[in-house]
Amino acid sequence: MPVQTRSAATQARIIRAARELFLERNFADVTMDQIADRAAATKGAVYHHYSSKEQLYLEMLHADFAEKGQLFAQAVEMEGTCRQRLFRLTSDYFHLPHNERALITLVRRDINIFNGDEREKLVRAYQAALPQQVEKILTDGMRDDQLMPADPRLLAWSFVALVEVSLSPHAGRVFPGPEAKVDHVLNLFLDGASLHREDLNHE
Amino acid sequence: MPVQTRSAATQARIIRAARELFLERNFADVTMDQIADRAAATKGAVYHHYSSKEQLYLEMLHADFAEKGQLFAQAVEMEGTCRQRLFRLTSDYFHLPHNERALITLVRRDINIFNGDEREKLVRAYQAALPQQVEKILTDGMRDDQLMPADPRLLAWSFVALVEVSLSPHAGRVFPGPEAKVDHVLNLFLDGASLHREDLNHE
DNA sequence: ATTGAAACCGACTGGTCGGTATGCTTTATT
DNA sequence: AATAAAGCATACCGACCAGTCGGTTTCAAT
Repeated sequence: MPVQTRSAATQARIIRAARELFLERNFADVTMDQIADRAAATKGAVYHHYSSKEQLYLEMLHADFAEKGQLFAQAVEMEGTCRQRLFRLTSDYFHLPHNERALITLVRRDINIFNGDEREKLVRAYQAALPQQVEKILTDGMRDDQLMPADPRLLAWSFVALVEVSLSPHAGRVFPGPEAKVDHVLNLFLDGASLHREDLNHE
Repeated sequence: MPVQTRSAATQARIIRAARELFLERNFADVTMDQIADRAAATKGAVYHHYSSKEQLYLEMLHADFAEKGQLFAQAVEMEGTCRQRLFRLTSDYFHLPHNERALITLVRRDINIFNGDEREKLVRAYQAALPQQVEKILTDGMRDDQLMPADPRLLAWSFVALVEVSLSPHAGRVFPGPEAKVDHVLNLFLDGASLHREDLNHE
């Protein structure tokens, strides 16, 4: 096996191990030895590729954000109504394998480990990957009179928050599949929870 | 100063210090020495009252949940429509001082430090303090045909999630005061973000 | 075959921090 | 005044873990 691809394979194993472990536990509760073990490598190898635990964690997240950002961008670039584009984005998200889906939610949990510069970079990358993409769709929706005028950033965060609620195990029990989840989130976000007059007419 | 009140005062200082610090940083990044320092006490005093760091943290949270639960219960017991009762609950919440408001959100961040028994107890206490109270209001709302039929627990979590979004600094900048925040959350949750036909008629 | 550089290994270190041992101080009781 | 007991202070211990460092292995290039 040539050096280059061996090195790349090791890095991939390390990143994969780090993903798994940081999803299971806090940043502080994961040790570099554990990561090395699960990656079938040694601490020496890990430190050869990543200069510190922090850097490994950041690199892992940034890589994931870039990947997810590209996925979601497809929904943003799509033609259609606000609802259709949000549907596409959310649907793409819910169809990801579980651990890929959960990774992007780690920012909220672990953001306070970092200070200053790295912290801001991380937040910016996260926002570019998800909330800002939602925001773009929402801004278009307001321009085209499909949405009520409101602060688009706040609305985007609200939407993301609703999506995250649907990641809970309880939501998994309530809904038969990803499609039902997407429908629920979109209906709640766009039309609200209250029973309106026209809802009654349909019955 | 009698022993009893002196002891109680020390415990109060310790809990207050713990609140502040655990809000600022992770569980792991707060040390018992820091807590003791900020409480103007020593580690010996802290360990005299609390048998471990974990127990101190849990005790702090449980005390807070009990307190908040009582506050929110007033809104639940109130007469009125679903909207009015949610308004009252949310309004009470937003009128709390900032650090009291944020405490209840720590569960999400730090829940994964604990295992098994303590973890479940913590989750149950949190849910009893906030989501279940919301759920009660929502269940009544569905019974009285004010809300669309849906899973009440999931809907309660969704509501809480929307409230938490409104705690962000950005939301603080967008809205002039707590009342505007409450209105925004209620409108979004009950009526959704989309522009309906009857919304246009009002203009 | 030799060389050099990158990849990798694993024992070790230095610092940190939760928890403890021990003793002094304050208050309540008799 | 004596005694007990709770409150509190200080020094210390031991486990744990991020990061280091001298080495060995792998592999491409000459």
